[in-house]
Amino acid sequence: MRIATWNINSVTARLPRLLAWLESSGTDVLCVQELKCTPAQFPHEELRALGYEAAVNAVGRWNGVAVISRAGLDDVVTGLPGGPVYEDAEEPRAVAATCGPVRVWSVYVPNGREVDHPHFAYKLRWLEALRAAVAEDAAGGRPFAVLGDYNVAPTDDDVWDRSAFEGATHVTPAERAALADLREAGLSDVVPRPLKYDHPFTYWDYRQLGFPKNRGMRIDLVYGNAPFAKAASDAYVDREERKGKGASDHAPVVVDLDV
DNA sequence: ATGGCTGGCTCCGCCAGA
Repeated sequence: MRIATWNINSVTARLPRLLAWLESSGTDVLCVQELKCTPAQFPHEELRALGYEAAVNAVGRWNGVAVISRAGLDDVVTGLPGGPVYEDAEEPRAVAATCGPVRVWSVYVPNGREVDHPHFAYKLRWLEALRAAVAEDAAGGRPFAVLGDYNVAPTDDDVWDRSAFEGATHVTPAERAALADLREAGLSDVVPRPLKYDHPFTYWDYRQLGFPKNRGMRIDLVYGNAPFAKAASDAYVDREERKGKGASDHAPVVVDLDV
């Protein structure tokens, strides 16, 4: 089974690439983030034509996540149980589904903006709620993973230049401690191999030639429980998908599972 | 070929992304 996560930065703008990539990659289960669409705008019909169904959590302009599967779609949970609100809104940042032998969450962790911004405290509360929500599945015997855009670089090797991130979000001890809490709950970082260069970056800013200069970050993560990690036979970043006109600023992370 | 932001929305600038 081939499973992947990809921040597509608008499902509407990315639809041709999304459909083409699903077909060319042979992905069975794809967790997507940043749909930027209303429920009515989600392309269920186009996906169904390729044999996929989708569990969607979206409300409009910002955020939005989905699990797209051709391996089954059961026991859907929409939204993060016990998750915090931001400015009185429950943002669409999580959706879960069981796809055949595997259960997955597709998550879009809040960005945080600045370390002294209310959004940063919201980010930490969100990650704590995520840990609580997935603890039971993380400790269970069924292959389980939380895939998505975590907006945290787990180590200094996961950014192109640590000195460029002084005082910035995504690299702070508090954010990394939240990831450590997830690992404590029974999940491990299924680190992909890069298809080029030394670091398996998953995101490159659109600005200032970020991609050609490989000024990237590894912030799209696959955190799997022990049965999931054991079943993983390969994992890689499909950086080819970051190339060309109409690319997302994130590349897909792909995991092959023997299940 | 991988090229100096992009997408969506309320409207022709602004916010958010990280």
